[in-house]
Amino acid sequence: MADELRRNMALFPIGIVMKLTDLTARQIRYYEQHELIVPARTAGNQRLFSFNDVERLLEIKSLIEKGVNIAGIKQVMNPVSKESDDATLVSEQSEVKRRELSDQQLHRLLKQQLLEKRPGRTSMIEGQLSRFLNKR
DNA sequence: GTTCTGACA
DNA sequence: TGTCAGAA
Repeated sequence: MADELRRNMALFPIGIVMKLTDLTARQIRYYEQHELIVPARTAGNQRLFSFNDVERLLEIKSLIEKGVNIAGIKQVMNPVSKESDDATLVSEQSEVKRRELSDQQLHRLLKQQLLEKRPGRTSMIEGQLSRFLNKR
């Protein structure tokens, strides 16, 4: 339990998170706009990320690299909704279940996106998709 | 020095 | 996504 609290405790500014995740500030803020993450804020409106946020970002990064777009990630990742990840209000933390993607889910998602119109990017996705279908 | 928001090549 | 501006 105490571990949960520490995990959701906002600690580092975006600069640290950038190094930890290899994402640019632009991307991190962009993902926040799309509600993929909900970092806490300091009095000065600075973002403060928790370990949970960082893990979340790594998840997102992983999916992005697999060719999944924001919409797809939203479908796969658990809704952030509740103010569950601020360091201030740590009342009844929801069970952060294991949200590891099965290849089946990923394939379905990629296939779905392949069907959506998207000139230019299709070829790249096909390549990555075929890598999944075969290797890995 | 860092980060924030909004906007545009 | 990168990057610049103008303000905290």
